[in-house]
Amino acid sequence: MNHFKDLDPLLHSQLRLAIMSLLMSVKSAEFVHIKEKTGATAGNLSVQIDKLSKADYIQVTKSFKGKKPLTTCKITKVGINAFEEYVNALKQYIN
Amino acid sequence: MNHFKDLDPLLHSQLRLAIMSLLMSVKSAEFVHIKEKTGATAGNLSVQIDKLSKADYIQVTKSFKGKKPLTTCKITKVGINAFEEYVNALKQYIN
DNA sequence: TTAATTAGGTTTATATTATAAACTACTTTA
DNA sequence: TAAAGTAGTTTATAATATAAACCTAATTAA
Repeated sequence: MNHFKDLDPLLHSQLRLAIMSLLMSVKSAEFVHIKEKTGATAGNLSVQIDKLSKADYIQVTKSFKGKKPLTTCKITKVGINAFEEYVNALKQYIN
Repeated sequence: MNHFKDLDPLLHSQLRLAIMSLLMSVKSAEFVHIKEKTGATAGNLSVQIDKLSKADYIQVTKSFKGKKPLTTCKITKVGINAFEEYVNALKQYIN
């Protein structure tokens, strides 16, 4: 068996992986929804969303729902590729 | 309402996962062999082996090969179970 | 009308973790 | 016998994850 391929450190984090996994299966998701699905605290989620956004793995849109702020996330093509590559690399470890 | 199962933090680390993955497929492995297969530095490997050992995921035997020290690692039943549970949980994220 | 509470976040401080550098102890080679 | 190599361990630091504290605006209660 070959040397183990590196795992993208941005994706090899439980919360960020959960966010990405969620976003892989929907068109887009709101901050509060992601928070509920992942069980993360708002602070932690905010930081991790920011990291994914800065890597261009997700696109973040800030608007308002009525009078409340609304943060919406959507996975990008770059993010989809990164996720798929990560899953691929990971299979080397778990199969 | 946590849809994502927690990932064992001891296994959710690239190097420790590689070590465990390797040990899942062999009866036992020597320190130097693991070092080569994983590409890790000796220092890092030493630390991570120690962590896995303290959790009873692997059993570490120190002896000598001729006059050189020889560290041999072997996965335990506890380690096998943890690995399998980890892989199972992970599938929730990547499928 | 003011005070407290809630919603939806962000910022910052701290705890945890991973990693490399430095070190130990011994052996082999020139 | 000095230098280099082997097989690791210990320790210092960089990186990361996380929670606590904070912010702004809107509601609700007194």
